[in-house]
Amino acid sequence: MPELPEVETLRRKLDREVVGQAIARADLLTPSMFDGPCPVTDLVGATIEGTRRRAKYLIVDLSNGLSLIFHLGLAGQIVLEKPDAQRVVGGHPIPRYSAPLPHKQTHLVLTFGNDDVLFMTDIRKFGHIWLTPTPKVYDIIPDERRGPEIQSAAFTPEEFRRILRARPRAKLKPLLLDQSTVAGLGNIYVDESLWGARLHPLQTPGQLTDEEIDRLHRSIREVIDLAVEKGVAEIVNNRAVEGSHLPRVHGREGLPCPHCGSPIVRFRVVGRSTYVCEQCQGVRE
DNA sequence: AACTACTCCTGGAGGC
DNA sequence: TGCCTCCAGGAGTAGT
Repeated sequence: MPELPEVETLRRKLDREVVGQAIARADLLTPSMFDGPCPVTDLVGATIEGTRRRAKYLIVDLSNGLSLIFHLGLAGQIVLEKPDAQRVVGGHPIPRYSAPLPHKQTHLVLTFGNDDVLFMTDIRKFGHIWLTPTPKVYDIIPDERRGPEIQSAAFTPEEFRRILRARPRAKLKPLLLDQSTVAGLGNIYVDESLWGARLHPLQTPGQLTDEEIDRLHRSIREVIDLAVEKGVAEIVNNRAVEGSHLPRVHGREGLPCPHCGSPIVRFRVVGRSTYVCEQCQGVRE
């Protein structure tokens, strides 16, 4: 599932390819995946000036004063195909990045002046695409519903403590999945962060010392930095890929904890599969 | 404040 | 091989 690291690594790869390119053609194959307020035809003729990311949203700023926004949902994927058939890929790995395109799950196709073609696909259609005037990007992504960016200077231990202390009785897992706490975490990286901080998903901020909250803050930063710089978590069919450096607990039920060797346990929290090492993180309920 | 339930969607896995 | 059922979950909203 594309979380912050998946979207950010995709953005960086894409940025190198598309900035400065003009959109020669835009084909919306699945109208239900798109909301304006501007029509898709407004893309044609615009040049890409830059890319940004906020939380799990990928923002593409255009020369005509508009911005194209992608949210990849659970299974969104972007493939940029070059004329020599080389592909720059990111997002959900299914269908295989090598699949012929477009296919029936392809929803938007952008053809550039240099004959590169960008395909946005999503087998579950939980993702979405918007085209809006650049000053109105945050009407689509309301800032007051997003917490701080994890890799920004605003994400300090003090700020994180303040946010958590305001929600003393919320369980850590749903709290961290809430985008208004911290922007960009999803099910996988929440499990990884809690494991790294040796905290249990059902603990609450009210039960934590300042030192423990700082430990969680540090762990979130480390996990996200590691994923963005050294490679994102690899999961196929809900299992961690053998030998991958991430995830370390998510999708590893029954396998030894990398820290202590005890078997990783899976249970449900707010309907989400949750993985813990009970030796390192404790047992609740 | 904190929680649950519900909605969107469909490929893939497992049972028989 | 094939039919059926369940599971995966980001984010928004509504209801308790």
